Amino acid sequence: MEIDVLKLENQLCFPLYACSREVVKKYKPYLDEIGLTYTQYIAMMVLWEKKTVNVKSLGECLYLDSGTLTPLLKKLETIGLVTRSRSEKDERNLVVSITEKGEALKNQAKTIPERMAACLNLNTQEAGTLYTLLYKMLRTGELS
Amino acid sequence: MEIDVLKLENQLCFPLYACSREVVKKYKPYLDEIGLTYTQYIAMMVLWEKKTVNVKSLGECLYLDSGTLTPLLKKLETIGLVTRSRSEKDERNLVVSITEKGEALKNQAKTIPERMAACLNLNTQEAGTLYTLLYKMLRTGELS
DNA sequence: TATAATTAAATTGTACTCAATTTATAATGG
DNA sequence: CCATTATAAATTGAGTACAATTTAATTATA
Repeated sequence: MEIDVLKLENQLCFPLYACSREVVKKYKPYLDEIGLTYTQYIAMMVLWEKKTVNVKSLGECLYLDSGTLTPLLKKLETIGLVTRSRSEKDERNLVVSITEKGEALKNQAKTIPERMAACLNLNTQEAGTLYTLLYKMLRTGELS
Repeated sequence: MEIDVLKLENQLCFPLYACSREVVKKYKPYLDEIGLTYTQYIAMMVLWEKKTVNVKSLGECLYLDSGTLTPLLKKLETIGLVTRSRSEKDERNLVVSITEKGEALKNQAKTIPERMAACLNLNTQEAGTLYTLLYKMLRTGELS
């Protein structure tokens, strides 16, 4: 009796894919409070940390390309959270910088991680194991 | 010196989200061989197993709703892998059934899981741990 | 130094993803 | 039986994702 390698429950990728979407969905009520989508939120995280970043670097941080980031950053600019301008040193680079309003949003966002963690129902050790395994996959992915 | 809870590297959700997309991207060359997208592929997995399923059940299996599944199933019907028809017992239900061509595709797909696993660079034990943790998150998600 | 090659964003087109609404059908209670 | 309620898909609209191409600017090289 051979196991069916094409059964959904025998896949590792599927719970990864489903879990990722379910967790992003869980963020929605919290992110609605500050008017961001999940992708906009993680882009803001990079900007809260770095203040200024070009599209390429941001894409490397988030594993996203300009096709996703260009419209997203235009939206964040419209909302007033970032500014977008070409680098003077190299006009090919678009420099994204956080505004005061963008900085201020961090205060409203700071309770989100804790409230989200409370939803996940993994203990600290399990969360740590998951974190380590996911980053191992991500990093080895970069090699191939 | 307090840790910054809004730093990208301190999030658990982010590697989950990034990893999921990276793994789906890794499938692409294999799925191109059989002409499916990743979402179409996991929908076909359910059909390879169940032969027939309505949209609601399929959505529960895949954690997707009709907004995603309706156009996807129409596409699979166009390709000739499934048929779509209303249930005679309850016209609200749309019954999706696999065709012979859909069944035949399973033979071409059966080498994919093994080739994918070789890309992931997790050993059996790590993969098992990851699988267990992800399903734990998915299941507890259903409670809340 | 022209030209070729490279690089960074933007654009284009296809396909999800999901919240919210609409439409059609079925079940239920008065 | 009829109005209400519930359920299942489909539709709509906003926002990703990403491959592939295009545009513009820079760098490398013949």
